[in-house]
Amino acid sequence: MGLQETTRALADPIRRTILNLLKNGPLTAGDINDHFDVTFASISRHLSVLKEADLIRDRREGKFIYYELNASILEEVLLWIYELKGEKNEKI
Amino acid sequence: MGLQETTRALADPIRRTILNLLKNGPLTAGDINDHFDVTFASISRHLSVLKEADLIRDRREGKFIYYELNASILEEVLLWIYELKGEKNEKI
DNA sequence: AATACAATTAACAATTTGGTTAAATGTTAA
DNA sequence: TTAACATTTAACCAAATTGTTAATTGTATT
Repeated sequence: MGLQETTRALADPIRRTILNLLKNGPLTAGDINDHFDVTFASISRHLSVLKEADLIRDRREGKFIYYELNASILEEVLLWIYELKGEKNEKI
Repeated sequence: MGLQETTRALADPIRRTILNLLKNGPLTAGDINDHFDVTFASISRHLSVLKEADLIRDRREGKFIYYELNASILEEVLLWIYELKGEKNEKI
């Protein structure tokens, strides 16, 4: 966890799309997979990169594992950008 | 130029540090290089990645090439994050 | 217990990235 | 025009990333 993990996680189009999908609520790995043209295994690894960055969290529910967005992690990126821009943190 | 180039450029600690250095005003490639423990060639390539993303701009002045921050490019990242967080763009 | 389903992990190939040294380019000054 | 300086580009290597298929784990159902 930290800026490095977060920025790395954001630097891939599939992972950014996954985050956008999760914006509307939790999805299973299978649901997420349906949106892409790569294998299930590949998506599973993207999910683990996002999980390492704590950008998503998972909980098992029976046979399914649900993933949900943890957007609060992005605050650190926002702060970094604000500082770079020399702005006060009007937004928390 | 675009979200992909920007996020990729931000996903490296040396490149993020370079941006922070440029926050205080333009610097030559040599000035920038002095802050790191890698070769000049390596820094030069980091600079070209940042330039591809249009996060920095360069202008030659005699023997020197000055680099300066173009933080406006980060607006796109901010918007993306705001949308992900489901917030209105209170900040432009 | 056996089967089926959801998802992850392992093992491997291909690509990308980040570093190095050496050669090349552009500019100034002798 | 030659030499010196600032920086980039080329060629190459090692490590990391991304994708694939095959094997494995965890859960539910029969």
